[in-house]
Amino acid sequence: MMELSEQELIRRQSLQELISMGINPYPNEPFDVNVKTTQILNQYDDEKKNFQNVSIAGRIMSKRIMGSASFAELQDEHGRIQLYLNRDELCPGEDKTLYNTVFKKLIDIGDIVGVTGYVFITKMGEITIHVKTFKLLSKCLKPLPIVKEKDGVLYDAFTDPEQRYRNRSLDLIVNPKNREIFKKRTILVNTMREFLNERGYWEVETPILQPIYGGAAARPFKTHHNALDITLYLRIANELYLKRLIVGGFDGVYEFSKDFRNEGMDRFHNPEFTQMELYVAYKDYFWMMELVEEMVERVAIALHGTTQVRVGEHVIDFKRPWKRFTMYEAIQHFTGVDISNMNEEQLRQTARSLNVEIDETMGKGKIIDAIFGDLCEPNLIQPTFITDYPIEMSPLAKKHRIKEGLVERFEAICNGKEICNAYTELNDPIDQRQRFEEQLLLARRGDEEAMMLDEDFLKALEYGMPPTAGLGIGIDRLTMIMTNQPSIQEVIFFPQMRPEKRLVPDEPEKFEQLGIPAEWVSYVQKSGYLTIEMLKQANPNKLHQELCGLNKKHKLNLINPTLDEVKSWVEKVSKS
RNA sequence: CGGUCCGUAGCUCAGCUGGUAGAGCACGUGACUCUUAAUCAUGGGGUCGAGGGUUCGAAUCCCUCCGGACCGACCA
Repeated sequence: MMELSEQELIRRQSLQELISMGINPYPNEPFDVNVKTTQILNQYDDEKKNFQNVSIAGRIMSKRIMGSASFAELQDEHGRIQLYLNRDELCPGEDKTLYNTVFKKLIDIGDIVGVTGYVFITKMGEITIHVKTFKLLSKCLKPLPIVKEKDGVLYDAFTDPEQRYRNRSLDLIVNPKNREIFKKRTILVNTMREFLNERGYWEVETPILQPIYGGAAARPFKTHHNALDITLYLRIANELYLKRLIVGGFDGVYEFSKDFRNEGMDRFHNPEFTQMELYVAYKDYFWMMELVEEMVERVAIALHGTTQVRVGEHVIDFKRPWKRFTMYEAIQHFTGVDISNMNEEQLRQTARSLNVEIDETMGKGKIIDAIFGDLCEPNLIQPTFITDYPIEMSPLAKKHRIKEGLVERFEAICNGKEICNAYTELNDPIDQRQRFEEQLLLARRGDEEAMMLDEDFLKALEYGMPPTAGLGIGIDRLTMIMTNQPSIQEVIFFPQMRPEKRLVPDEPEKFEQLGIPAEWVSYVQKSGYLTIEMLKQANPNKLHQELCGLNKKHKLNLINPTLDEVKSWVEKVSKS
């Protein structure tokens, strides 16, 4: 049990007082809510005198007490509304306890209450609920950070990212705007799902635990299944399973999936993240580009009512059609160099002359990708399709129908970052086997991200997969763009964090066994020796002085332990 | 993994070239029947992230560690 702060102790006392008054701080019965804050704020009409019988619940976010009248603010999911409470109206008889004691003293900021009353407008012009009854629905035992606002400026805002991510509930309470980001994320997903369902594609589920991971170039998380005694991996993509379903006769399947990659974390990467993968039979990547444009445009409209979205300092317009470049065209456009007919050595020289960092292990494909990634991608702000990638980087994509050495692949780049990746899928099982074997060679050369050969997947392809277009779209990154957030942690409720190191104090009994008087134990711990293990290293002189100091400072009126007694505690713990 | 910066009360932060830990909000007590960052009076609250070093004396200077932010490297 962590030591409670003064304010937490006071709240627990209030809790006890409420209970002793016969008020259940955590009642079971439902509370009927017949209106939301925003409905009142948007629709109240002082002439019509509507909302004269409201019942509403939420969290108390501020209190302004003026003797026998008070104002408070109630926050529900949608917004905040002011409450007005009047002592003599709330307590018409002699007994003013409900107002004087329960509301003024025992209801704290953060408590969840239900109120009934009628709506009016104060002299200052604010729409307010005149409270006739109120009921405590849940007591809040921790003090909330108090965020104040005037003229749109926040004061004392709770903004520290670490605390906000580690304590997301609190973040969402005191920064209600952050709830809107996550609501937008849900709307984004719902919009995509509706779009895909309308077209008759099937939402399916495929394994997260996979004996062979594949479908992307990444390092996996590894785990173990006890009953089967085998290694399993958390999926890095679901491509290979969804394609098996296309082989099985589904013409269109998609999955919103959590994928896992055991790699670095930064503002664009979380170890677990969400992708939507879609596979449609009898289509190719040109067709898929049109689907992506249409779907993302629709998401933008669903979220903003327009195709134009402000992202950082840019306004990004998702209106169809998007610009298209082949990768070679993009490189020529941004560097002025035509690399389309270069061999590996020429590419290497080009990269050096453009100041792109490359190393000797890089093949043709990786060099081209490095040039593109360094010099083109960051400049692509408006949504742009980049097509026709080098074959070396795309072992699951079909060879280009015309251009040698390329595959039919595109990525959509937006705000300098990839938002999706798609191919005309490779359905030739002989070619696919060769590509896997090339990956095995890379793996042997030390490429930790090279793909594993998946015999079961190849077997499925050998039964015949129809020509298929496939798409993977990063939901987190799309949400970042659509909600104008600079960091992935802002669009994931509970981003991965390094666990907080927390020392668990030992039980008081353990200290008492050393001969430490019970009344002194908490002060020994307060002096910094939370566990008896820590006491082993203690300097008895220092501890003795600290304890006597605490006794004096807090006027504890305890009998100071002698120095010899303190020494004996430390000796005893050292022997144990 | 490298560079820069940060960690002080429940929250937001100040604390200079080392010298008795500060403010606002929040909290306690009192006043106040239309306030709204309510106001007025008054009071309590701190292992100054952890450990070590220098010093008569460290929140402050030095070292190590922990946690975090930003930038870069690596990575889809």
